[in-house]
Amino acid sequence: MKDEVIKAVRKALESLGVTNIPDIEVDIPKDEAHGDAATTIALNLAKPLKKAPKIIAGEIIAKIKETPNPFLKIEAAGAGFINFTYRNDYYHGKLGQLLEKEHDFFRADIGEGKKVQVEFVSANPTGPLHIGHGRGAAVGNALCNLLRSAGYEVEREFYVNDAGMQIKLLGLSVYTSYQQMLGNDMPFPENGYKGDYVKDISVEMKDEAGDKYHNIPFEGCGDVFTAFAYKKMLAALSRDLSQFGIGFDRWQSEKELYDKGAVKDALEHLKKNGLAYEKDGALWFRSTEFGDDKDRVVVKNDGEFTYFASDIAYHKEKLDRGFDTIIDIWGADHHGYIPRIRAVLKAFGLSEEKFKVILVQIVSLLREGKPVQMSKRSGEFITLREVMDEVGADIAKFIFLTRRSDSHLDFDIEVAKRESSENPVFYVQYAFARISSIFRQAVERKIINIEHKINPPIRPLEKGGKGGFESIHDIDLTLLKEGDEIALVKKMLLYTLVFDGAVTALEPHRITYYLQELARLFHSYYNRHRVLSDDMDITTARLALCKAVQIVLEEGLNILGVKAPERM
RNA sequence: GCGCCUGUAGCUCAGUUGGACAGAGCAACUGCCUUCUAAGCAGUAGGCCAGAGGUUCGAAUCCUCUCAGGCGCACCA
Repeated sequence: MKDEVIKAVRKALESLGVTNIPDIEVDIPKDEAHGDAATTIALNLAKPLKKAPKIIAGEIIAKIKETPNPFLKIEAAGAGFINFTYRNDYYHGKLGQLLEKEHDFFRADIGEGKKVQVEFVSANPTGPLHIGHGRGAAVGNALCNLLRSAGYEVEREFYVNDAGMQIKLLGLSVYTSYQQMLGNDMPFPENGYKGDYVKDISVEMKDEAGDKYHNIPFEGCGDVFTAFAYKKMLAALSRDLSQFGIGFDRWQSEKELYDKGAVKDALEHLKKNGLAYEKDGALWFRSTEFGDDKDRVVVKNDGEFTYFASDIAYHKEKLDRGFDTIIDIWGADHHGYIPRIRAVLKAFGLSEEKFKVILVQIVSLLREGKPVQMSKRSGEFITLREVMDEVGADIAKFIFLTRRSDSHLDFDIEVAKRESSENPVFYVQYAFARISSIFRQAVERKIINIEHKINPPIRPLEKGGKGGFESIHDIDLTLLKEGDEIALVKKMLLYTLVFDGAVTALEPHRITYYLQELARLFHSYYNRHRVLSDDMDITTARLALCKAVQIVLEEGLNILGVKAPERM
């Protein structure tokens, strides 16, 4: 919708002899009175051309009107805006294209096949996923879908912290629980993991190994317990995520980075390039060189690596694997790490703008407006699994995507469960289901002979008793003259713009809002006009319109990772 | 003390990367089911965009300061 305006304005300016034409910015006005698209080019040219904006606007308009164009109206307004209104045939033409190409109509190639790596969730495998991880998972998943639709080659990755102190502590917790179960009176470790899952794993251990490790000190069998607990936890993580509808292309183990020497190599590389130095018996990364506040220790004076050391190796690996852009999705409480990771990537030669961090804010869990306490210490927290079981994955995902990711989110479990208008998921899904229902009716009434699926073209059985349609071109879309029909088409074309914005800003929530707006227009249309009527020509045209809406709804829901149900 | 994020209707939040009179949902009130799904629709009401300066044709949006809330500032993981 913007392209035609840009083209027309550029041509006009060229034939007016304007050189150095700046970027022609086009907005979609909020107010219908300002047309379908508007440009501020006359305002922007006022200074360089030393002319009043209104005069420039007048000249541009006159020029455009001299040549064929898709506009019904072009007028100057306000301080120097130029407002464009398209003729209906423009919209009918676009609708035809949409119906012909279906989902391909929206396939953009912004990414040009560039490789993007998105790392998200990356929860420690020491406890179940909580609701905050769920939000990160929903955002990451939608973002990956978005980028893939935009023509990027996307790899989804989960980084598994299986090498540090915490995983050992998990092993020790399970070990202790196991010993206690066998009657061994042993104090639970100070910072141990106290959740029920620890007990569950120790029970599984006992089922498998019996009392084989009874009274054997942790030094003697700790590795067995740690490995066992880790395996169980990772399996649980993976299972929960896949039930949530989220899959990863790769699970990168931190331990593996150590085992194959990647950490050592990365640090060697830094040393060789003078980016690491020894001080006070420790090895430091010169991160201040790349904008960090202070240099960071990577090897402690006791010879142990810091957690940051493996992060360096990990991010170096990402670069070595040839990604053009690296996106990390973190909990907002990790924002302090951005400068140092950015420093790492810069040190290895990635330009600044190719590393992006998306911070996902805390989720506050509520029940009927009252906060649900979440405390790891007491072992009392709501897991993602519980939320899924209680409200369902689709609802949870949609709600996670109704906010900007860096904005706090209140998640009220009771409200989310309600099948009412308080719940925006249903509003959008309902629009889709309603259209499916219309198609089922149309089949029943022998208006069309296909299933109500989106993919096959509409083939009416009769048109004035002269046989059926073979293609979308046989449908007279110009019969869609109602204001709200044109408004629907306009909205559908806007999808492309919303999509582009969502991709460049890395903000999937824009799709969520768009879908609600499109659904609103459809519901309104549905209540005002009947799709199936005695007038076969109008019926067919309206069915086509409905189908287009359905395609767009499905397109958006697919990006969010939310189902488009045919019945509700 | 330093840094990051947030502050928009009673509540929860959008706001097209600086555009025209500030938007939606919920909650409140009034209507609409013999006809394609009422998980819906139509309408009413609701605002000092935290505050003060600045930048310019134009600011919720950019800059500075103030206030309020959250988070982060390890040879922890």
